[in-house]
Amino acid sequence: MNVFRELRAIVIDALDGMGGDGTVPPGLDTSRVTLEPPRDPSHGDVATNAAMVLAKPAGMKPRDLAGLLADRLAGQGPFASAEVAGPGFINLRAQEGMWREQIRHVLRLGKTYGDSTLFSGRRMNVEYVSANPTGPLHAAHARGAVVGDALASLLEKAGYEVYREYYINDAGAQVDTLARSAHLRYREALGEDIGEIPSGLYPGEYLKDVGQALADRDGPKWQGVDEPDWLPVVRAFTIEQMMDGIRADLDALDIRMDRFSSERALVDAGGVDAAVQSLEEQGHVYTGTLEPPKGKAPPEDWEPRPQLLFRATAFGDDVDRPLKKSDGSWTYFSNDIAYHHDKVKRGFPEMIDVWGADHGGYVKRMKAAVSAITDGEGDLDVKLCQLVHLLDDGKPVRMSKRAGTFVTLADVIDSVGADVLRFIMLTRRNDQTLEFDYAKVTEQSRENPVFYVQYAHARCHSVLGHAAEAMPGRDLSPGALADVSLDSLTDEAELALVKLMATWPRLVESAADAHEPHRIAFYLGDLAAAFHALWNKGREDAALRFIIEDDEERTLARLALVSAVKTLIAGGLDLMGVRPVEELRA
RNA sequence: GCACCCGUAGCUCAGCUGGAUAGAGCGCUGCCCUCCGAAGGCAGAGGUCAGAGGUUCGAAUCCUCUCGGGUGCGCCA
Repeated sequence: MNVFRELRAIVIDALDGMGGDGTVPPGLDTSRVTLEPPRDPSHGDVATNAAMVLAKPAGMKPRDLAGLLADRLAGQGPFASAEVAGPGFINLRAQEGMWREQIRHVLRLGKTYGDSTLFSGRRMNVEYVSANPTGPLHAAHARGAVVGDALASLLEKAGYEVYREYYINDAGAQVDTLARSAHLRYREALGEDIGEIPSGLYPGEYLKDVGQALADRDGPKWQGVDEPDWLPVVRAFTIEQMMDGIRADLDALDIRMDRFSSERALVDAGGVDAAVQSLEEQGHVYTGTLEPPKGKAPPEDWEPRPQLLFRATAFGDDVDRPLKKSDGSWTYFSNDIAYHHDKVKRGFPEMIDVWGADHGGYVKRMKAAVSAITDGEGDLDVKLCQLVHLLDDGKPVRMSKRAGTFVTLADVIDSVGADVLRFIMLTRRNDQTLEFDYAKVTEQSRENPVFYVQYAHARCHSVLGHAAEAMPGRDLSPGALADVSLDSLTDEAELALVKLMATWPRLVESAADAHEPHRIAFYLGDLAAAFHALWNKGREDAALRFIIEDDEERTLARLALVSAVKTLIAGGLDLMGVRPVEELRA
């Protein structure tokens, strides 16, 4: 239900008709013809670039072609008028009734309004968070978590079958370090004096609980035995504990993964050998020696040595990348290739990874690898999330991992709530740094986008509540309001609001196509602004108030509008994973 | 040295994948509460879209170069 697509189809039909009767050459390529709402409302409801795009292939001047097309469109179907403007735009005005009908769609469809089939039949694997299982999630993880989750929901709304996935890096040296750190806390729990935590180990207090839990479960079993004997057990136990905590943190953000993929399990199952072998079979692997990196920070202990390399340069990367370390073991990159290979094998040639900006240097090689293992069929998009600066009333919140004073995700949720956190994380494009100010995000003012949108929703709720008192016994449910007469909605501000609501399905599709969930937040801000403006018009001109005594028809029409706004805001917030509020605390 | 991201109003940021006179908030100036929540709204001032070329009917948007800021750069994950 995307009106713009329907209107475009009418324009294309008209062009086909012109091709059929010889007005223009037949068989013109209309794929570049667009139809969109113009920036300036005085230019009509929608405008098409058809004449400008087709002038050259048709061998005509843009304005001449526009004139012919406009004549054919004016008064046809939903179009009330068509005018040629500027270099060859055709500005179209649709019957008001067509716009008003959108209200009924919103009211009848509820949160499914805007659902699209644009990507139906396609599957998308979205991998996000994927924080290392060495501690609780901290504030910096929130952004990737929210962006990934909202993106996944957005893609679902646009028709994709979406699979949400978390990659557990449980195979590297750092989880061994984690295990040693936990073992120390375990001995501490058993009464040993462990003194200072040696540098290189994780000092976090949270490991005390893990040590205690291990002591409770196994007693002194792992005390005084050699490391090779306890390490695998303690490691597995600790990772499980960490993941339990991470799952709880995600749960608090209302994030539910379809799958947690273990790197170690993949490696143990021979996934790396399989992936590298498939690369080898296609001739993308060779043994060679890399040049040392140039510039100001060359590794001190650099010495050239032959390694097993992936020919990444054949797929757009800058240099070929090592698959094996000098000791013959796989690099992290190899494991990651295996993981993406595994995703493809599981039926996901289309993938999105949400990473932190510090992994930016890794994007090209991963895309190159995906391109290689899928023979160009697969597609990986990487969304890099820039840093979040935590502030409190303008003052930076200092954090240090070493001192263990980092702010956990749970802390942030405790102080501002999951809804505020989720909304704010979507108020910037992912590749823009974001300032998160505790004081400002909970402030009740125009400056705070969460409040502003929620306020609009609460106002809608309030109006409907007042109406229910004024019209006892009347059914004012969305379903009932969807059937009232809407002819009395003729004010410019009312129609502007309706037209904005009509662009929602279009926004969902373009945001999904661009993989940009932040556009939802901005759209809701615009929608809220249009509603607040209409509200205030009613303050200045009583005839524009929503509830008009002695004019039931007009009142019901406006209540339908208000109810539709409320429904759409709630639906948009739902897509972002934010709960709408019906009242704001004073 | 190389790669990636960013550069838009005094400040913080949008800009619908190439459209018409580039938008919003804050700040500044002037207005709007006997009335559904003024926790809002309206109007005004404010721009060489970092700079220079190029592509075409048309560029903040695409390409090249330059300048500025950020993030990374074999055997870490």
